[in-house]
Amino acid sequence: MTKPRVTKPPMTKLPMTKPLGLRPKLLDAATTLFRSKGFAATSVDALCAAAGATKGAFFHYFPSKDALGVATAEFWSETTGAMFARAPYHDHTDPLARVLGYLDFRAALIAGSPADFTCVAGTLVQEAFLTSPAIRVACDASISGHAATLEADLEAALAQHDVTSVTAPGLALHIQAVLQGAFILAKAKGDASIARASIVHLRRYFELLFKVNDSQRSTA
Amino acid sequence: MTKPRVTKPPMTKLPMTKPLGLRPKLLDAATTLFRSKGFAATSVDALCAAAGATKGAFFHYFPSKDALGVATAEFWSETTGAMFARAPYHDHTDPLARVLGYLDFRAALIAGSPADFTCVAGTLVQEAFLTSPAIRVACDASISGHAATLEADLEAALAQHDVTSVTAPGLALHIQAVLQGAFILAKAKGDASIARASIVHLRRYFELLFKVNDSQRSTA
DNA sequence: GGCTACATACCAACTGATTGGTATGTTCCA
DNA sequence: TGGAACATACCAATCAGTTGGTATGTAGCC
Repeated sequence: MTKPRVTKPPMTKLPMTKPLGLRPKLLDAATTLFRSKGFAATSVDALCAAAGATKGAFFHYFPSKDALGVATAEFWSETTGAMFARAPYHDHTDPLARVLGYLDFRAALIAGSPADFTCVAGTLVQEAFLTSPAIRVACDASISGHAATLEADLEAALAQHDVTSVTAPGLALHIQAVLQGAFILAKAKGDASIARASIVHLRRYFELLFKVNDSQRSTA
Repeated sequence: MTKPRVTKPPMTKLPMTKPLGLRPKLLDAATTLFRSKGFAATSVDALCAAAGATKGAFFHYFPSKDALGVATAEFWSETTGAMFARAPYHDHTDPLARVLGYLDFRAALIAGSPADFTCVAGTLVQEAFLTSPAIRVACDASISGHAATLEADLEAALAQHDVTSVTAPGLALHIQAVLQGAFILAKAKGDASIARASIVHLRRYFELLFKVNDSQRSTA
């Protein structure tokens, strides 16, 4: 209770070894279990079992289950943030091509079971938006933070194509809304293809909005 | 486990009185609590307290908590179904006007706290899509069933405007995806306006897709 | 180098409260 | 008088969280 978390894994001689300690394993397990069963239905016991840790280890790293929710949302932001930063859609020279490339990249990520491709932040916030303000804020930061990474490209594309009916931040958030909604439909139908279909609709919105000619139009 | 639900409230002489018995009160309470706290975080005890019933009453009407989840999704379909059937957007003579009227109606419904305007089926399926197949199917039926009520108008509008790039069922489901995603963003931000903003984007997609002239364009 | 002092990283066992569900009523109307 | 509609009391299991402990560091001093 005294200090929230200044803990860090023990130092080793070699600098680039895997992160020590059970904290990453607990966060990995939380990500998996929250995506498949949700926050409330995931017990600390089950989480520890999945992570190969004991309850003592859990409460050593997290003061409460709620704190794990916050940490998982932040962990999600970090891991997915690094992944999108490395993604190939940034390589396009045209800003609109980067935006459409992002949409295609998101569509390509949707495969397999909904538990494998859906968003932890979106799932978490559904359960905790009223009961845990801290989790709600962390999930908002994750979603809005990711949306913000698209704003520069959107801004450039809007300017280049003289589109004034929408704003870049608004469009960035709308993308996230469509993605989150696509995930819900995929969960309801137990089918990934319905989610990809919604992204196709979103891409068509962009093509119409930016008056894309046939050469840039989607081939899918 | 034997029979899912053949129970019905007791009959009265007068045909148009309010439905007797605690079942509707339990379903009302479930709707409210599931929307604010989620399925797993809502205990049967808390639900009974909110409905002014006892545990005996609960298990008299529902064989299990899972069965309540299914019944709540069905209850949601019935109540919202009746509400949308009465909605004024059906009065337009032009099919596209009915579709755009539906979108405006959905936007108008979004006000106050997310717990008041979000979809129970979408919330439920997030938690139960893997753990309870019965709930998942009931939620899918609710969402897909509502989407199906839009198909005729969409079909007519597509034909009238010679739009061949999309299908009516696909477009109907995409609308639901955007709505569900808008709800999640509203929960994350604790703000209804972000959800309405996404519906504005969806409406603009329709305007572009159907090449709406200025007289039909949104005034909001 | 070796000793003290303290921090980190866990673990096994436990606790009181809460969970979904049951068993056994009672009430009341047809 | 029988069954539907509840109520009361209870149960075993599970829940988040706590306790007291150990093992392994690492930092500072002399």
